[in-house]
Amino acid sequence: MDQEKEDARPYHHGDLRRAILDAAERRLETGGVQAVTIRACAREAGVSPAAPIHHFGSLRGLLSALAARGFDRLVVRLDEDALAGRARTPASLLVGAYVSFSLSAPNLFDLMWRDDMLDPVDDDLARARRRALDCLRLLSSAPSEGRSARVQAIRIWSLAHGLAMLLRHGRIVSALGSEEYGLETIGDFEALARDADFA
Amino acid sequence: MDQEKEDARPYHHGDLRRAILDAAERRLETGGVQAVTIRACAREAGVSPAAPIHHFGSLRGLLSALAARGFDRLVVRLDEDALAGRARTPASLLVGAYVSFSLSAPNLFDLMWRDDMLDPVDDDLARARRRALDCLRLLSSAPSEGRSARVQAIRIWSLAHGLAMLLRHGRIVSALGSEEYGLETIGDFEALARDADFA
DNA sequence: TGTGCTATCTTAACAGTGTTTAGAATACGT
DNA sequence: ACGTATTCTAAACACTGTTAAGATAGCACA
Repeated sequence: MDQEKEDARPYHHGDLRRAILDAAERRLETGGVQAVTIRACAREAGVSPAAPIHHFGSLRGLLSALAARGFDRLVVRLDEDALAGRARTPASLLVGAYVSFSLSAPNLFDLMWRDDMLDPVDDDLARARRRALDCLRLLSSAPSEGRSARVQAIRIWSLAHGLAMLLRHGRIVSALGSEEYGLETIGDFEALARDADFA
Repeated sequence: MDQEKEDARPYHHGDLRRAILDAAERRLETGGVQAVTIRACAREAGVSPAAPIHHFGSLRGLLSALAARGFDRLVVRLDEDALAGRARTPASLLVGAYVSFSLSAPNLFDLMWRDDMLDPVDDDLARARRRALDCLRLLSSAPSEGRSARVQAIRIWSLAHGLAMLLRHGRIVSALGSEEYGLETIGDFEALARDADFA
């Protein structure tokens, strides 16, 4: 009750950029990307419809900032899993973290790859994305006997990306007709990644 | 010059559904999914803004019909490649056809997986999607020694899906810093699929 | 041939969107 | 204390999807 409807709201918000970004993320996770509109976020923050534009330039800018946040969080997740020693091989760590991230913040994960909604020349987004992709490359191109590191990296990343996408959209349960396939079966991720690592 | 601006256009279009769908696909491939709007398609077909709604119910319905067309085409592509004997193993055929489809109709491929824009209870879409996924399952769960067909199918499909997505959005060239990685290097797809098939 | 009936399309309107413009209110450095 | 720059408001414009009411044409059936 301290940012929604306080009477005598000051003319200057204080930290509007953060407030808009938080409102946008809340709306993203509950209502999908369609629900994050400039006007709705402005309403939620108690400002006029044109106020957010001053901070983000456009809706594209707002979504790009959101996506950058997503890439930052993915890096955090990868680091955490690595420090916790949560996987046997770099590849299985990548797949596990990737998939668990996509399931814990599904709409944000989607947005991160929706190029048509993002600003291709947003510096913050480009920086965050590059950091994350460097991290992925490091994990996926771990030494593997008798195979080009490039092909190896492509295979691991593709496997992680496809698995995350298909799981997140429920394609695997519905298409393969298997029983549930949630986060608890992380042993299977290990198996998938280990196989990919082995080849 | 026979459907855009003929003077004395008849009150009834003749085959408006098809005309709208074609206009929508044209706009999808050239301008992305953002460019396919009911009003724009109606303009292109020379009818009033409300006319398409009678055939598709809503924009969701139009996009769903478009996505259904996409799944149908994917099946055709898979069949063609299979009949032409264009790959050594079922898995490499799946990966090759999947990737080449995603690169030949990138925006349509994207739309097929944009659940938030599609009607979850559209019968035609559900039917087309099921046919395509049955086809994928058949190819991806080919016999493989000492491994569950289910895990095998998940691995192949994930690899194909992720590779198609990452290539289609230019992530692999930009992230892995390798030289170009276009359709002509289909030999590498074979290698990727063969490895996955082997495990 | 004529007569309903139904499908198809138009016109007009409504609510909601992103974005721009001009200007008001506040903060802040000097 | 003053002037400037930042931040926000208010109003408007051009879009969008969608609906309601009505006009038009095709079609089955007499």
